[in-house]
Amino acid sequence: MKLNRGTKQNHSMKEKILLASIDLMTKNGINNTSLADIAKEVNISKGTLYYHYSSKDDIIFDIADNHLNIISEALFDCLDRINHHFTTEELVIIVLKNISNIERTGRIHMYLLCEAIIGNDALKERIGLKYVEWRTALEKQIMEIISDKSHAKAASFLLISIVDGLVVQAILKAEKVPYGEIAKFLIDYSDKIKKLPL
Amino acid sequence: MKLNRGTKQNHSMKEKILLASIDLMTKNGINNTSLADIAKEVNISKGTLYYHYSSKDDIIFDIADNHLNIISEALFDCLDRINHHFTTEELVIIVLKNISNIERTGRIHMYLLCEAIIGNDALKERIGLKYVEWRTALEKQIMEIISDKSHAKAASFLLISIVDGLVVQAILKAEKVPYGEIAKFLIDYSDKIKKLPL
Amino acid sequence: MKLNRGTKQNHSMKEKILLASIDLMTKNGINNTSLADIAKEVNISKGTLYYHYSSKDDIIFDIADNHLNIISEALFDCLDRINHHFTTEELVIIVLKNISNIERTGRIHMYLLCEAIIGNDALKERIGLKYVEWRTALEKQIMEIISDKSHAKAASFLLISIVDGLVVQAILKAEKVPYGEIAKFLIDYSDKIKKLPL
Amino acid sequence: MKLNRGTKQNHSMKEKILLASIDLMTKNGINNTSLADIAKEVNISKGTLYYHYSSKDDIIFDIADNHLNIISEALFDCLDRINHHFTTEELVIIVLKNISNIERTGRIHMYLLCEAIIGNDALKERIGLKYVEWRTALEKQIMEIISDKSHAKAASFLLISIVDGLVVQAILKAEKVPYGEIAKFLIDYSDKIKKLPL
DNA sequence: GATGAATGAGTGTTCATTCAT
DNA sequence: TATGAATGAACACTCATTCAT
Repeated sequence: MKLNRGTKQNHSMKEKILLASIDLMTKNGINNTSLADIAKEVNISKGTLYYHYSSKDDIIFDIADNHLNIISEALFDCLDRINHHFTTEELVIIVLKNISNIERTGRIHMYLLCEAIIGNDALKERIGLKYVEWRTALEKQIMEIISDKSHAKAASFLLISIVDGLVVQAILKAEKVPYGEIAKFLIDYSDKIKKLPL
Repeated sequence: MKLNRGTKQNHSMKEKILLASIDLMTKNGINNTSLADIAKEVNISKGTLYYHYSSKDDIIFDIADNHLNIISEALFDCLDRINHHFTTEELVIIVLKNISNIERTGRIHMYLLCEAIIGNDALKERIGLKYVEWRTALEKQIMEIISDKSHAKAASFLLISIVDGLVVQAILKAEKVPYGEIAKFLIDYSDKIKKLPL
Repeated sequence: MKLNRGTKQNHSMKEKILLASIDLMTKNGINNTSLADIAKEVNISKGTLYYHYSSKDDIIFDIADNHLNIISEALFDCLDRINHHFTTEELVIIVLKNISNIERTGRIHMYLLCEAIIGNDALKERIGLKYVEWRTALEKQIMEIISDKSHAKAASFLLISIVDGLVVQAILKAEKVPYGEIAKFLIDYSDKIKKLPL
Repeated sequence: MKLNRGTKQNHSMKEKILLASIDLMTKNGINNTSLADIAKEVNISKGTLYYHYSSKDDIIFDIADNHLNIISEALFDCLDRINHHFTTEELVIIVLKNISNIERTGRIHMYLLCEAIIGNDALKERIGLKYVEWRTALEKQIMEIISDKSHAKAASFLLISIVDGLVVQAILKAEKVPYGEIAKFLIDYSDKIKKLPL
């Protein structure tokens, strides 16, 4: 009982730190979030923070883990639905729903990518593995839909790219991204392509 | 002649600083490149660096300018060729040629994006404007190729996204990006789409 | 008891820093005292200094606080004595006693004034408020001594001015300030003025 | 002729620099005015500035010279008038006229005092000498008015102090300095004192 | 578990001064 | 005369990390 509570409290404290970190880093970027900021947000001392996380990289890695899992879950959930009751309308809805919080998720995604690129090799590998996992899953799915199997790989690369690229444009906020039109375009042509004679 | 050389030398110092900055920041990221690093690379004092650039942001902005112009030029050059003597083979060659140095260009591109996102609003606006410019040019070009004009805008957004997204995957180096297959896929389907009855 | 000592030690470090800062700034001026100087004097790192004081302005403000309170205390103490057992001889003694360390106190006073004037508005306001407080107290006291009440305000302004002005001349050390004669002059005439028929 | 013009131009350039320096330092303080600021204000290069003044201290010294002479002139002018046609009304007018620009003059006066105190010994001596000169002149004048000659010295110290002290209070702007009342007070009592039997 | 105190290397930036041309 | 370029020491400030208690 006591252990349990102890464990729960630890979890809850580590969770608190994690959530605060995600919050601050999403807002201000990884580099612009100091451990002091995080400690203050959680109302603990920096010492305590170090008791739960042994370094800043540790926190970043945990954030990445959390983030990548969320994306994974969303993706596999999405693929699952396509498998069972695929309708173009549903797809549009799902995509739009996910895109609604793209700014929040997208920002941390970009920060993590940059962090990984700069020199955090462990993070880079972690993210890279996830990308491969996602693309492979997509390829498998596309294989079942598309008639020209030889194009499945290329298509999967393209799909991943499109999502990443749209995130960039969404964050830049230079012009409103027409998610609706884009979804329609994708659906339209994927339909046509499916029916194409090879 | 002498004056010219004098002028050239001045230019050359600012250029030296710019080139060194691009070099270091491409390698290590913007945040991980200190002005001391740059000064040392160019073999000048930090004071001299500040004589030519009044702040780190100034340097970053100049790098961005340089970078964005290079991309612009490449894009408009590409669109020009498509206009005049379009063949699918040529397109593939052009794309592959550009992609060959995608890692170098792409890295600085990502760093600039992150820098802009974190809080460098002047940079964000500058990049945003360029994105709009590029997308608009692409849309115009697509309009002339595609039969269903209503899809031109969505297609332009997608094209930009694809490039950005492929950059990410190229940099991550998790798996070899099959540029060849991707190009073939794009060409194939753009051909088919063009011939599609509406 | 232990807690007390712990608290005392914390206090003691901040106090050490404060005292060293007062010392150095009194000697060399505020602008010519760097945080590195202070840290070195206290034998701590600059980081530690920043742990206790969040900025140089913070230190300056604390010094000002300390200084203004010392002056306030001296002034009110002085006025108190006048109230209860006023003799001209006592006044002279008190004044001379206070003036004995005028150089030390006066220097930091001038530096703080300059700092305030240059642009430290928070400090300027703080000092300004103290001046009003002092002058008002003086005015009230003068009101009880002087026969022509309408002159109390002017007299209070003059008294404050005299002290500040004498500080300047004491610091300049151009010629020995004849405190004795000045005190006698003031006492003499204040006596005569008190007895004047209106 | 040529030399004359040449000399005139030099003078004019040095004067320009001096005026700009006074202007900037009065506004922002001596320490907060860089040579770059001054050069920019005069529209010359820092190199040219160094051609006319061999150091920042040189400029400061020149400013002090200028400032001290202005005060001297005003003081001796004032004493002259008192000598020849002394009326209390005139005195009030003269004082008030001088006090009207006390803020401008007073600021640079305080900055110079601080600069001198901090460690610019040449400046300190220069200012000190002027103070002695002023006080001596005042003492001589007071000697002719006051009946108790033994108080003349003390009175001269007090008068100088009052002016300096009022400047401080004027600059602090904590409360409006009642120059009118102060002048009236001084005149009133100086009249009474003059008539006092010894 | 938790904390306050301490650290030291590093950051971008300023500035009086020098000097060849 | 005048200047642009260069310098280097100094500056206030940040921050991830350590550790005794």
